[in-house]
Amino acid sequence: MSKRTYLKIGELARATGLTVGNLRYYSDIGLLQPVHRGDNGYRYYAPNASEQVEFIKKAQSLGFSLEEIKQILDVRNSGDIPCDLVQSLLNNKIEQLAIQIKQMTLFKRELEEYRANWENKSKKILKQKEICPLIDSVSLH
Amino acid sequence: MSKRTYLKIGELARATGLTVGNLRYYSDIGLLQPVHRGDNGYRYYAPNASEQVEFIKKAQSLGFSLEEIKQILDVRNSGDIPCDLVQSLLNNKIEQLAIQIKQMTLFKRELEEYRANWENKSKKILKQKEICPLIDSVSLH
DNA sequence: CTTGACTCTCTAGTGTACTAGAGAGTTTAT
DNA sequence: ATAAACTCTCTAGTACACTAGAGAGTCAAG
Repeated sequence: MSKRTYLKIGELARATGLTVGNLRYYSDIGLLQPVHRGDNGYRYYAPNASEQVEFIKKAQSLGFSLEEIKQILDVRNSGDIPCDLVQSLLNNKIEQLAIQIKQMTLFKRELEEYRANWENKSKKILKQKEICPLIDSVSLH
Repeated sequence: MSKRTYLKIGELARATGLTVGNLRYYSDIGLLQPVHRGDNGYRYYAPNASEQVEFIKKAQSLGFSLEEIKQILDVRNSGDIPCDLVQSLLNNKIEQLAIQIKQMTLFKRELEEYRANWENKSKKILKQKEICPLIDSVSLH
């Protein structure tokens, strides 16, 4: 109704790069609810909905499931009423992240070792063999 | 045929904690092939197959898809014949990891800020409000 | 030589995160 | 007033990574 207060689903879609279908899906599962529904059934989103979408995207890219993100957002949206359950939930996420960061660092190091080994070997072998039998097995997208 | 040379699928399953079905799936998609098939059709795995499974598990836990892991393993199994394509594939993975590690670190920091904020607020508010409206919205598994 | 454990293939189902399309009502611009 | 653009719900389909079960053949021990 009021002009620049709420965003319609298509507007939010354009603002965030998500599809309308995707936003409806988030609405359905309760991940990102419109602040209100018109008499026509239209979804109207808060102006800061884009920020929530950004958060969702970020968390998702880091391996969090939509269900987990929903939990975090529920917490965040609840504003300033904290409780023990919520604290432990957040603590878990943070610890989880710490572990993953550590493992990723180790794994990266491992891959770097592979790379170093192959570089050494390639210098010795390159004279004998010219073709790369992997070219077919590797798919570029 | 020869006693301790090859592992049958069930033996590998027990050794790795994966299910037989899971291993068959990996075999089907070409992620982890048995070194040979008996006349009976049985899959026979190399003794070092367990190590490959460990690698797969690790890579998977770090967010690599089976398709990506397959590419890495194809590279590794090709032994010592390196080629440019393979190098760039590996370089991409390593760079990808570096970016993810960085983002995760930032995200962790962000969550830690939330936590700190709530801790401060909770001390001020706890006297007025006792109940936690989130208790229902949070699902423990 | 039979019984039980093991293996095979094949089809179908699960959960997650979507995408696509039908059919219908709503809004907006001209 | 009408057409284009937008919205709605609902059903179904996709990709990934599996899991479950049927029906059949194989192997190892007593």
